[in-house]
Formats: sequence, C-alpha cells, structure tokens
Amino acid sequence: MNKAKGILLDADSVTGKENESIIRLYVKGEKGIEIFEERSFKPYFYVIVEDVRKAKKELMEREFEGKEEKIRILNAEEVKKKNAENVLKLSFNSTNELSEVREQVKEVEGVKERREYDIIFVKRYLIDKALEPMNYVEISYRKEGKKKVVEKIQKGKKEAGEEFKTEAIDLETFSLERFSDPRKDAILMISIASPKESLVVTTKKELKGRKGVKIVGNEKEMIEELKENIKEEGIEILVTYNGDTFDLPYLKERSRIMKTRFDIGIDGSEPQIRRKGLSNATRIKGIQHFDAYQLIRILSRFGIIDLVKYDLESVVEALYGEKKEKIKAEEITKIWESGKGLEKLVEYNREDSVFTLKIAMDYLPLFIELSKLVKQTLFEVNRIGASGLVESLLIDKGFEEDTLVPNKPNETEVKNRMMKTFKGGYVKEPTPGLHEEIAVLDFRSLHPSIMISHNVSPETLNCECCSKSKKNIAPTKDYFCSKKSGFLPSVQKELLERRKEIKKESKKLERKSEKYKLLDARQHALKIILNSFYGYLGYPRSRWYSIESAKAVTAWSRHYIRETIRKSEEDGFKAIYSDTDSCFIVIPKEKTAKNVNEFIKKVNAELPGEMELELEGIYKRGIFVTKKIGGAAAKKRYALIDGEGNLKIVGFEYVRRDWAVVAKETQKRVIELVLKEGKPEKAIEEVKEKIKRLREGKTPKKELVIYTQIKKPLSQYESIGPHVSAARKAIKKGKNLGIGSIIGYIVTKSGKSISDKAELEEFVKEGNYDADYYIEHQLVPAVIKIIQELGYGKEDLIHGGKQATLNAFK
DNA sequence: TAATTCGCTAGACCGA
DNA sequence: TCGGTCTAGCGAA
Repeated sequence: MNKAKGILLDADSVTGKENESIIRLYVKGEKGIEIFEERSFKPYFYVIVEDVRKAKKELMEREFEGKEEKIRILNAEEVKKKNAENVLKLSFNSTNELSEVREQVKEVEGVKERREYDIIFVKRYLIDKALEPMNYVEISYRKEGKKKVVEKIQKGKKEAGEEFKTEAIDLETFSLERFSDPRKDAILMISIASPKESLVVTTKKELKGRKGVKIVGNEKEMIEELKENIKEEGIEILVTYNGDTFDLPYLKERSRIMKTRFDIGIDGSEPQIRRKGLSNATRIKGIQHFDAYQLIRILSRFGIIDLVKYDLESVVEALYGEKKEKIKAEEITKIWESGKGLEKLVEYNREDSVFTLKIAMDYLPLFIELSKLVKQTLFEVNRIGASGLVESLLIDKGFEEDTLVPNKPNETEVKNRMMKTFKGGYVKEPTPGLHEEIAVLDFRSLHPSIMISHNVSPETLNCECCSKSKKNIAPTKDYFCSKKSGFLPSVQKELLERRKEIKKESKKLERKSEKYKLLDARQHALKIILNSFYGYLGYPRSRWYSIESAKAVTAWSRHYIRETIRKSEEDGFKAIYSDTDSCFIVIPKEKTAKNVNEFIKKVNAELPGEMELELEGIYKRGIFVTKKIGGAAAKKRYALIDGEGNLKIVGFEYVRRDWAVVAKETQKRVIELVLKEGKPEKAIEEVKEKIKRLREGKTPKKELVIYTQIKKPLSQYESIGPHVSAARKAIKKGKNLGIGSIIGYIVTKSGKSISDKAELEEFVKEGNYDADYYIEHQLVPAVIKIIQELGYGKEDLIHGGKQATLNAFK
C-alpha cells in the first residue's frame, strides 16, 4: 500500500472501460500534480417510497431503457435520514445511467419522490468524503499499471495556507477589423507573468536582446513555449483577464489551425469551453483557471469593490491608482506591420499580465477560503453567485446532518414564485437640510442576526410542536419553532461563531503578516456567505425557498429599527433618518457621545440573541436634500463629514457612473465646501466657473463621458435612450457591442434629441459637446438641490444674481 | 446562468 | 409643445 499527501486542486469524472464513471483527483504533492483515480465511489440519488421492501424489489428487478443497452440499478439500499421516512439510495454504474433512470423512475409504482438527483457527481464525492478543494488530503492507494487507484482518502489534518504556483498570461493578436478572429488572425505576442518575473514571447527579430523578451521562430513555437513554461513551472493556478472568452479559446483554436494541440491539462487534455449563458467558462483540467475578469464582476456584485468599467485599464486605475495606457486593436496591428513602437507593445503586453496577476493575487486568498468553505473548486467559485455559495454550503451541511436536501423547483414553480413579492426594509423620510452632531447607529449583520435569534428557517416555520405554545411570533403572525434549532440558522450560527473567533485571533496579529491576510480572507468569505442567506430564502430558484420566512425577517427588521427610532426619541435624541438597519440621530446640545453609547447599551440589553446595535460613527455635519419632484425629502441620498474632515457621500450623483465627471466632481466640491465651512458662497463661485468653462467649450472630453450599461439585446429596447442610440451608431461603425457592454458616451452638438446627440466617446472630437446639455442636465441638477438647502437658487448659478438671505444654520 | 426590496432620476414616448 | 406616464439604469441596504 502506498501513501500520498497533498493539496486537492481539482477533480473530474471520466468513463472507464466498462462504461463506469470514475472520479479523478488532481493532487499537488511533492512531485508536482498527480492524478489519482477513485473507482469505488458510485453515482447515486435517493427516492422516497411507499413501501421499502416492495419498492426495492421492484427497482432492482426492473430493466430501464438506456441509449444502447438496458440499464439496471446497481444497488437500492435503505438509508436513514432525519427528515424523511422510507428512503432508498439508488446507485449506478455511471452518471449517464443515473441520468436515464432518474427520469424513468418517476413512473415506477411506489416511488413518491426523487431527491438529490441533480447533484454533480464530483461535488457529491467531495461532500460524501468531506474533502475540501485547495486543502490537504491523505490518500492510501494501489498501483494498477501506471495508474494510482485510491483505496482510502480523507481530509488532511494540516490546513493548507501555502502559496500556489501562480502565473498570469495575456495575448496580443493581429486584427484587420475591430475584433481578432482566431481562424485567420495570428497571435503576435504572449506575455507570462509570475510573482518573480515576467516574459514576453514573440517572433519579431528586432526585439532580440531585449530584457525579458524571448524570440522564437513562428507562432507555433510561441504557443509551444507557453505550454512548456506552464508544464515546467508546474503551474497550479493560471490567471487570465477574460481568458474564459478570449485568451484560452484563442490559443486552442490557433493550435488547431497549426496542427498542434494546446494540451496543457494535467491529463493531457485541451481547455474545455463550457457555454454559460451568453459567455463561456473555460476550464483546464488539473489546473485552476482563475479569470480575473470574472473575479472583478463577482467582487462588484458582492459590493466589495465599486467600478465604473470592467476593462483592465479602468480596474487597474481604480484599484491601484495607476494609469495604464491602452493600445487599441488597430494600433497593435499598425505597430506590428510597421515595426514602429514594438518596444511599447511589448511593455503593454507585459503590463497586462503583470497587473492581471496582481489583481488575482490580492483576492486569491478570499476565493481559496470560499472554495474550502463550500467545497467547490477554485475554478467554480471564481464564477459563482451568491445563491451558488449558499446552496453549495447547505447541500454539504445537509449531508453532514443526515438529512435529505430539498429539490430545485421546476420552471412552473419558479414562475409562480416570481409572481410573489414581499415587503423589504423600512426607510424613514429624512428631515431635509443641514444637521450637526449626527450619530449613526446600525445593526451588525441585521438579517443574519434576525434569522439566528428568531430561528428563522423553512422547516421551523409554523412547526407542529409549537402550534399551541407559540412563543417566537413574527410581526407577520407566523411563528418559528422554540424547541429545535432550524437548519439555516444553525449553519449561520456556526459560520458566525467561526467568524467571531477568527476576528478575535486576527486582532493579535500584525496586519501585514501572512497569517493575518489568511484569517482576514477567511472572515470575509464567511461574511459574504452569511449575508447571502436571507436573499436565498426569497430567491425563486432556491432549494430552501420560503417567502414566509423572508417576510418574517423583513418584518422583524422593520420592527427593530422602528423601535430603535422610538426609543432614541424617548431618550431625547432626534432621529432624522433611517434605512433598513441604520438610524441617524442628532445629539442635542445637552448630550454627548457618552450618552449615545449608553443609549446603545440600553437598546442592546433588550435585543434578543445575536442581535446587536453598534455605533457606526459620529459626524460633525450632514446634509439631506429634497427630491426633485414632490417636495419631499430624498431617501438614500445624503452626505456626512466627520471630525477629521472625511466626507461620506451616499446615493448622490457623485457616486453614480451614469453622470459626467464634470457634474460629479463639482457636486463633491460643493458638498465639501458646504459641510466643511457651512458657507456656500465659495461653492457658488466654483460652480459658476465650471459653467463658464463649459460655455466656452473648454471642458475636456474625459470630464463629459457618461457611462451606462447595455442590459438587454439592443433590438429589445422599447425606449431608445442615449446609451442605446450611441451603441447602435457605434455598431454601424464596426464596434462590437452588446449585452453587458458599458457605453461611455458624450452628448455632442449635432442632433435633435439627446439620443441623437449621443456618440461613443472614442468617436467624439475634443470640444464637440452640447454645452447647454451639460449645464442644464448635468451640472445644475447635481448641485442645485444642495445649494437650495442653503437658500440659494438656480439664478445664483446662471446669472450673477441675487444673494440668498436665508441663513442655513438656525 | 441567475440573492432580495426600496428608492431616485433621466429621457423617451405619447396623446392632447 | 406640453405634461403625464413608462422604461431603464443605478445605487443603498
């Protein structure tokens, strides 16, 4: 018997000689990545039956229809599950046979329900064996020829924290049109960046001798060079920027054309392109393909980063403040053909992979932790959503607790669920105007803490055992069990406890230490998942959907925040605003921050379980404004300034990407001057100056761009907005734009409607903009509501005008 | 393939 | 040409 220990990087399944499904594990050991085969684990699913013995006999004797041969169930075994009776576990020779039978088994007499029939085989294996990707495994194996066959496997005792061999790549390609076509356009350069060094591989002899450049004879050798590099370096994580749809499929297709194979998979396979809706996911077997573009999209969705555009240049600038010049496709071709500027192109190519690697390295720890937590490969979590995370974790915990997992809803059910909506958080209309000494209180992890404290879960909802002695009643009148812990809240509780411990431990560490970074990534991963539970309850495709539970959560949230507001006023504070989990109170002259803390303490003493009110901060001044229409105060828009002069701007145009920089920056300046000094005269002067500059045609183009995303097929728009119009015009000029594209447009001088005037930024000459539009529709609206609160009006901006008489501070 | 609701605003669209 | 209504996008939590 042989033993091996290593980190589990990947797993897949293949078909053996007897058409049986075999799990393959890719394990990083001392000798590099090795493949182990698991032959004893069989695909299975469950059925709930009327009579175990009868059903078992019937199922075992039955011949099911297969594509070629008849199918027999390998084994039907009775299993005990805590949340179901009469459960049979049906095992199969292969996943294909399982797929065939899971349809036909519905017709078998005595079979009431099918369960867990759509869990991916590999995922099933990892759950059942309690194995975590990106963590250690210990294997006992035997050799069969060249193959290593698993006898026994278990999770390693040691926790992996080490670095993975990571490398980023990037291609430059030839293109006569706007987009390169791998069927005819060659790869010109490939850059490879590792944490230590970078290399650009190309065929241009002129670049010979340049540092960090390798010249090869032709394109085929270029690809060979990359392949060799990946193999020799033993790369475990290969990073790209949009390699899912561009780099990897391109390399694969070019290889095919050159009669070679881009066989970088550990098993000798080429990257596999999986269609995923409108885009691709490209997987390399045994190596984790980490697409930094996918990463950025997920981080944006989870609200971890906030970006205007997702191209590498914008991301680098937003994350690192470094300006990275973009070389456009046609220029690349020009440089290549003329030979002028090749050095620049080399460095551009190099930078792309260097920055791609940097982005990935910053967030890899977080995603490695997510991967371990939900038992999905890094490749999968790199492309997952909030529901995927929760579902994956819950399926795993369900197995741990010996319960059957609920099925996914069918499409009819999904449609039904989509018709139902529920009430969300409470938003209090703010008191408009300027305020001083504002304390912002908020509930720490409001939704998870409600779920835990009130035991909210689909199976504790209106439980049988508490029907007489309901204690835990939601404001919706539904109640939750007071005797048994619910499944969802117990999982949440476990995550919360782990997070608390980690946070405690990391407090003792240096912020720059490796251990701190690891723990911080882990607590962050836990937080992301914790916060996704509530949304998952109300998500129509959820396996644990329970709209009553979701309703109860939000009803409780409204209850607690309203109570907090009430109590604060009772204590002599003035509550000026509140949104879902936060409450803004003005500290009156006779009170201090100490009183605020006492108040919080008092509230906390009355809150149940995990619920906790916290002091988010104390601000020197703040402003709320009235809405454009109706005269009421605007919710979800405010600005605060703290004692150090730090601004916090929320909801205003300043934080929105669909406003021009000239309007956003001016608005920020106005807010700053108003909040810092309380005197807006200077602000007004600055606005006038900006207006003057706009009138004179001197405002630079980059301050005028408005970004808006195309969110559906361009043909499906009922109302043709400026971004759609600009996109359509740009397509006629050969641009490739569509769903998901972020359109940066400028309102030019030519045209009738705003849409007519909108043109893609890159087609607009400096100075060609509609000054009236930018004054009337951008600058003025962005600042008017703020200065109005101080008694000024539009006439003060446009003309030299009268001065305001009102004093804003009363 | 896909977490939720609440809220603001712009600009097109459409009928008078 | 005006004003109300609807579509659309983005942000807060």
